[in-house]
Amino acid sequence: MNGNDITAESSSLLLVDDDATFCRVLAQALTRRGFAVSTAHTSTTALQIAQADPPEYVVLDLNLAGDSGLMLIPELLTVEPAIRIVVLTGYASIATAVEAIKLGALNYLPKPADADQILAAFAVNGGDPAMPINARPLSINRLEWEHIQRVLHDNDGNISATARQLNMHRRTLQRKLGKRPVKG
Amino acid sequence: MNGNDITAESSSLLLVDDDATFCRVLAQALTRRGFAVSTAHTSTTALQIAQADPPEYVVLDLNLAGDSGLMLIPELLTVEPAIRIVVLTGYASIATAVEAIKLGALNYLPKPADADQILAAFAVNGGDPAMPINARPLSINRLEWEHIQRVLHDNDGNISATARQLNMHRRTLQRKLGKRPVKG
DNA sequence: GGTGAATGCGGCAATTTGTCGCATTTTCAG
DNA sequence: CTGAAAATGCGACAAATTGCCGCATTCACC
Repeated sequence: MNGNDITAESSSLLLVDDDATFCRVLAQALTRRGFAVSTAHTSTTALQIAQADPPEYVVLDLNLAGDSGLMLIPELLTVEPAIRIVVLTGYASIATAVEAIKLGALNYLPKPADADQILAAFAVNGGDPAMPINARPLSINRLEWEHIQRVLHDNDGNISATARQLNMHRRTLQRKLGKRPVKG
Repeated sequence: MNGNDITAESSSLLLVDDDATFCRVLAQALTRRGFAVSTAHTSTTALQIAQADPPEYVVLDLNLAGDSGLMLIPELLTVEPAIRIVVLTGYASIATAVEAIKLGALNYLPKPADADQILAAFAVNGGDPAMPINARPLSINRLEWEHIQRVLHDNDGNISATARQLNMHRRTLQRKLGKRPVKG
């Protein structure tokens, strides 16, 4: 096993997710692994907790409001640069992944991810570039999803503008966004 | 003229891609935009070029044969830390995107991406008093078309295998290939 | 306040995809 | 050479998606 180089004993971990149920389940799983877990459902409470007592680790869900979740990363790091943050999201996209890492996140995981995967994400060492390249092309639907996310981000979340730019109907874009991210 | 904050005049750019055709076309497009473009089809030649005369910008394709082109990023940055690298790949994945950024890439783009998008990727928060980039994203249909062509090529024109890989129905792929005009 | 843009739907008709089936070709090992 | 497996092209029809209307809110800005 190898493990995890994280000594869980008494390590503090802040879990930020607006989904109460998901939050509770994951918190339980992490607690069982020896972490002192605190939770927050909003950016503001997360920040307050961090300021009061900076945790060693943060699991940050981006589903809060897209962009606002990302902005929490530099804010947390301002409070305490040593905080190790992994981003976890049900709407993973390359665009937000790139953003998150640039903002200082340690890693970025698409949901669903179990507690072990999350801990493994914290455990990444200084880049091991020997990481295998995923030699499988994206599915059409996945590619479309990624592209939409990127353009939407470029347009600051403006759906109408994005639809125009993508030369597709706003209604269609709305419907696509309403659906779950496609598997690929 | 308009607004790319990248002053193309006499900026040196190294394009690393093993696909000679793609490389030539993109090099031409970039040259037309005022860059002094050099190209490399392998990691070793890329490194040699960089060592001889470090470029300001690098466009790095990850589809290089053999070991992942990911490792080239730190190697290039060792030669000259000021090099601005964007990664471009037809096999985009969140995992490699995260790795690429952590290794020091400035941005990460899934293929297909046109010259304007690539330049826009260089322009991100680059400390320059930048202006909004005038890059228009590909339409959904165009993106799909490009991607299909790519994967089809990788599969030596095998429609069945391509459809499987793209997670779409063979019949649908046939029909898509049957019609030509894809506006972009 | 007023105005224009954006948003979030519902509801259809038009178009596209999914899914079968089947008759050839191609590919390839024995 | 020969048979089996895979690939291809295509028709047909149901299922799903998209284009395109409209309309009631909400938002941003002057």
